[in-house]
Amino acid sequence: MISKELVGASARPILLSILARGESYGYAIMQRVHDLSGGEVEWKDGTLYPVLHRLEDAELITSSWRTAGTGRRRKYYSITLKGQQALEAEKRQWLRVDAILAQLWGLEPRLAV
Amino acid sequence: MISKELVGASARPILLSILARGESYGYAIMQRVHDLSGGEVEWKDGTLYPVLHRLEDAELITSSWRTAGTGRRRKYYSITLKGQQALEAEKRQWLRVDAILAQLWGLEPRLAV
DNA sequence: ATCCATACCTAGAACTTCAATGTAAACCCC
DNA sequence: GGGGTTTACATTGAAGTTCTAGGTATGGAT
Repeated sequence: MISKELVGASARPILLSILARGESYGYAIMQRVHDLSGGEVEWKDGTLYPVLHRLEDAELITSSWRTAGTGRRRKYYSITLKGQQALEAEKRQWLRVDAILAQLWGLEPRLAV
Repeated sequence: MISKELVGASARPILLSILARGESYGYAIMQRVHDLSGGEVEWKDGTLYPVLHRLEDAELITSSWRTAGTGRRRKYYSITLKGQQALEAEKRQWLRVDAILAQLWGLEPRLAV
């Protein structure tokens, strides 16, 4: 179980990072996160979709409805140039905070401070 | 500048970690965070104090008013046993999410998944 | 006296997650 | 062809959170 604060902080960088590797759609993204976390992180769809919509409003991602070979309609999302830049900023912020915790916890730093 | 989501996710573990190393008070904690981040992270006092109050309500920390040698009144906070346990949980959660991002970003994992 | 740093606190606005619920279609078993 | 599960997206209301903006007060330096 991951606290909602941590979910909130990680949702944007995770989503942007997944989409930076190639377009995907909501349901598949949920499964991807589940797999990446070894089954420990479970996003609710009621959480994910609003985040996707906000990212789209902010023009960090774009979407297009398409019908898959299975016959199902899916809304595919892709990252924009602006989104790639936002991802770099998110990454810097995460590493910055991570460096603080690494110091406090005596872990190897990933970022020179 | 750190996003408010990331501030929200990191405030509890950072505060608990600082207090796990010894008691402190609000103003000093703000400076400590500032220093730990190399001046990049700047918590507002209006953000910090409510977090401290919530941690105290949850009995993760305790407080006591004392007057310092300077003559100023300060509210010193200490971590409780319950707070130390909560810190371990926070740490696990952070490392879990960090492991997801590490995979996506091709960084060295700190946690075996 | 005046200003700056120290030191704590709170209220309202804006935003966010989560639980619950809704809609709809494809797949699978019998 | 009936029924249940999975796939797939979406919204609403409750509860909780940060931030902005303000407030109170003291010590030290000029």
